[in-house]
Amino acid sequence: MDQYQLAEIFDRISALLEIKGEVVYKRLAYKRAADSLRDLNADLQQLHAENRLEEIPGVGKAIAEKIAELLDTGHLRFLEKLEAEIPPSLVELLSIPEVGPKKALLFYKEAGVTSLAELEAAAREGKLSQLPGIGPRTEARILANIEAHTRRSVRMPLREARIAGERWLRWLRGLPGVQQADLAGSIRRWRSTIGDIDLVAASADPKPVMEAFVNHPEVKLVNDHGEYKSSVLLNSGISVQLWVQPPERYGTLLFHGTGSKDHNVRLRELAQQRGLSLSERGLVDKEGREQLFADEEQLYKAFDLPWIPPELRENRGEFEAARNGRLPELIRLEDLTAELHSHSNWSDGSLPILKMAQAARERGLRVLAITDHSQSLGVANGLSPERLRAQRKEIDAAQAELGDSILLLQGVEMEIRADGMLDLDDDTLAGLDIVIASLHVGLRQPREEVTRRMLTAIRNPHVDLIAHPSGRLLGRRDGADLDWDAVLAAAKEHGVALEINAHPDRLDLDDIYAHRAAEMGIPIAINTDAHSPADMDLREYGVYIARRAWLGPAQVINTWPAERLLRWLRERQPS
DNA sequence: GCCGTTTTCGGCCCGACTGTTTTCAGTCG
Repeated sequence: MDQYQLAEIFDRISALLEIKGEVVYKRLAYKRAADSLRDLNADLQQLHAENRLEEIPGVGKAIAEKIAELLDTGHLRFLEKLEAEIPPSLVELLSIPEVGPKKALLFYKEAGVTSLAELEAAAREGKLSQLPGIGPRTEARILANIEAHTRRSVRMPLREARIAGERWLRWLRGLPGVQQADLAGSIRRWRSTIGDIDLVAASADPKPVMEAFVNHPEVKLVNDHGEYKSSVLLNSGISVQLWVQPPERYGTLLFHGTGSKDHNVRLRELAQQRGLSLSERGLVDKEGREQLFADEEQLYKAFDLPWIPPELRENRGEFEAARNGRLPELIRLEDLTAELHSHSNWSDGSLPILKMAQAARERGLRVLAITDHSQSLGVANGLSPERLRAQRKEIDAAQAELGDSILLLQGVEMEIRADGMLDLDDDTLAGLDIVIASLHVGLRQPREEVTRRMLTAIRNPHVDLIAHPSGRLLGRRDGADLDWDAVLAAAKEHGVALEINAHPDRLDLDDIYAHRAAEMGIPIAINTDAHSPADMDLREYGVYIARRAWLGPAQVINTWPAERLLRWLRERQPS
């Protein structure tokens, strides 16, 4: 059982305790422990063996004992008892907006509801509105929320949300009286999936802005409509939320709207320690005197902190780093000078090699690796050893045409086959400039099996890079159930780079694993997996995932000058 | 349940909005 599985168990305990009506701080303690386990950068088994579990932040005696029990036995009696009391399926009710722990428990106790399907049935039969404190309006809203939830059960991909969000932002900025407006929330933090679109605006007179917002023609349903905050559901099924405050309060508002929640809580705790109270409206002392902030820099400065980039605001140590002057120098788009994973029309790419190279050059890249699929991926017209040898001639010809404006590398994206074998022989691999290995098939295999396949690839001396390691497709397909401890350890041992695939459908490695990998000293690549020139413009998404992983340019091999990159590739070759 | 340059006990983030109420609980971000 690894740290992520443990984190999920403690999240579940937290949700069950919440429904059970335990004092709120007890369930918060379990949630903090879960977050902390997820961010842990140490060997859990070793901590346990050395009796040092309580050194994990948010883990005290009681939770340490539970971690130990789970590590030793794979079970937790405490959880089993809890689940006997509260049906575990009740937790899914909490995913419906407007249904929190109190209502979930009420529906269970008074209407016998134990699952989402039963809640929907009860709402349709009008049973909910007969319960105390629940009226017909609440019942109707719950039903509408369940229907919306089943239509769009997954979070939106970041790119879709950004495109929609930017359109709204342009509209908002065009309204009379709006002096400033920004995308906030998880879009501003570049999370890979987005729940809803959060907007903030500065206006001396919020009311007409709110009126315009809730009356926008795309609005299907108004959920909230207040003076400072409104939220709506669009015809497209997307939720949009808008906060407005006067310009002199815009700094605290933008901070508040950006989150994350845990980050905001930390700053409010810091305020409290100083006898102050922080909200989206400002900073207030005990006598009620207000201090206002028009921008975020000033707000952080009031706490003797440098401005913290939104991508880092996840309460994963950014406050400690900021306090000690140790915030990372984050990578930027212009630092990327190489694309090391791309496809031509030799396999499933759209264009010939020369055209792809010209497109890369136009985008300021200095190195492009052509890495078409290998033979077993028939649907993508994967390359055999013979076709790879033939492709080399075309790459040489393109290089001659391009001169030294951009360096072309011949590589391959080799299948890690479902049977555990690699798709090309070592002699063929030795003839290539760069070898990428990746999983496309057999992603649903059991953990041991799929991990073993991945380790075979990492241990092959010709393999330089693992592309989109988990194989996930956001919102469509979960990644493989890899043993990440083993994968990261092997990548470290063999000096194999791991990719942050920049394609918005993948964003894989995710920021959590990329952060762990980089901390271990594993080289990271940011590639778009371009099948066309337009794909190369998606590099930004990879860069922001890297920023969320606290990466600087030095840790990313695509920023290295060509000579250094070539030396790294050469030195990885077995002599 | 956790935690301590105010504390080993008594705290633990804050305000907006809604619905069902007659002064507030629940939910959300």
